[in-house]
Amino acid sequence: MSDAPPAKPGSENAEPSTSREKILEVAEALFARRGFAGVGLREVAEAVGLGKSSLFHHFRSKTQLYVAVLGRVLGRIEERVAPSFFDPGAPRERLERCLDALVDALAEHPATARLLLRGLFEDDDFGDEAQPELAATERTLHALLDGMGRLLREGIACGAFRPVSVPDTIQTLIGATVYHFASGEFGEGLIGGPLLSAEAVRRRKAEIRALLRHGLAAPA
Amino acid sequence: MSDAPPAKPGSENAEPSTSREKILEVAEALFARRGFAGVGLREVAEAVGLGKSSLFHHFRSKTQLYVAVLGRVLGRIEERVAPSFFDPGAPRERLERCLDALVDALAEHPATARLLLRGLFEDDDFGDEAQPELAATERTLHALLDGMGRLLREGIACGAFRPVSVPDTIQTLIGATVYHFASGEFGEGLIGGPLLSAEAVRRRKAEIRALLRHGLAAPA
DNA sequence: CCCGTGCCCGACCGAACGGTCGGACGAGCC
DNA sequence: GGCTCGTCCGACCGTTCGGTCGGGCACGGG
Repeated sequence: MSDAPPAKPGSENAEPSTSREKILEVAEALFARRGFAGVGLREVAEAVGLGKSSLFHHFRSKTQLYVAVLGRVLGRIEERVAPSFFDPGAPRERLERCLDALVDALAEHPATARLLLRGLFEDDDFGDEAQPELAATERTLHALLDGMGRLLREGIACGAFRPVSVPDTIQTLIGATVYHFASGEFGEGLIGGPLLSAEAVRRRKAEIRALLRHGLAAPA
Repeated sequence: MSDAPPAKPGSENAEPSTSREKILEVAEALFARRGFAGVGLREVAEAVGLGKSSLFHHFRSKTQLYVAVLGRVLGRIEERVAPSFFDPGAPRERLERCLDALVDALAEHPATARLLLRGLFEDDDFGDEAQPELAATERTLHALLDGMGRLLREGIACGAFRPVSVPDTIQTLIGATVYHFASGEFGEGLIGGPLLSAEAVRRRKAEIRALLRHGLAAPA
């Protein structure tokens, strides 16, 4: 019963070595596809190659496993996006860099966007069980939203952006990024190809850039 | 075992009269909140005020109930949105009308957007059980998407819109509408108030209009 | 009057659920 | 050899799952 990553030194996760990481990897894919209630621990264990009981050695309960997966996903996103909040440069440039980073993070793993979307709009109340872990995840989320909001307000203040409603714009941007990469088979049928190919990712970045330049920029 | 609405004459659904409609109403709300796997039939029956077995008199199985709910929701949306496809007027005007209608349809019931979003990005494979009903729903969906796509292409052809990627733009618009109204507590926390209030709906319409006028319109 | 029909119910089924428990097995340390 | 400790497992628990079954009850037509 460790429930906290064992320091994990310099090693990047080229492939999951420890059982704990393998469980997280598998659970991430499954939860993304079918949601918290739609995944059985039996299935997770089988996919990892362990007995079901062994899962409880690494995670106290199913909900603990879920919040661990959620936290890991959000952590990966913050790791990529947050740096661009404090970069030098004009607000528009920084906002573009930050959204590019977000898209990269979402495109990295196919499960990321779906999991994040589920975490956003689904409210399965985990009755005060995983309080601290969930609180940490929410703090990370708010840090990301605050950073984006600050960037937008700054751009408006210095005249680079139109005086739009900041929360509404953030919602639109989330829709254009998170929803898009979460749309799965439907999205692939719509654009007529894989969502995560290098070309499709490039196209989405261009789309978002255009959205910013034409839809957000103040008229010259 | 009817499984098809009993004609339902002129009566509008001011309140659900028949048991079947009550079941659909309740199931819609529950499925929207917790997803297909997260809702038990026992819970549905209890909320309706019936025994669990009685549900099976009106619907052959849980998945049949789910696709019925999905079809009803999508039907309501098409009912509102489709007319504006064939309206007279310039493409931009018609697109704005059609998106307004979509927003109205999503704002009408709190569950609509969530259910639709789930239907879009969730792929719980209902193993060839509810084939015909699901196919009809997908046909409705494609009709809506085609109508929107035609409107966009038309606008581009006549020079009203920039030569954007039509599928990508549709994805962005879905994100700006369906995702926004599905975002629930998170969205309310972000914009700092209820999502479905008349004022919030008006604001969202304005946001989308601005998105079109600034982000999509061809430069004069 | 009786019988068919629509609607509903309680009791029940096998399967799957999340979770517990006692112990097996190997690596390291004395 | 004996010891602990981390990891893993099979068997098992109570509960809930979707779904079935037989029958009860009201009603309308012969």
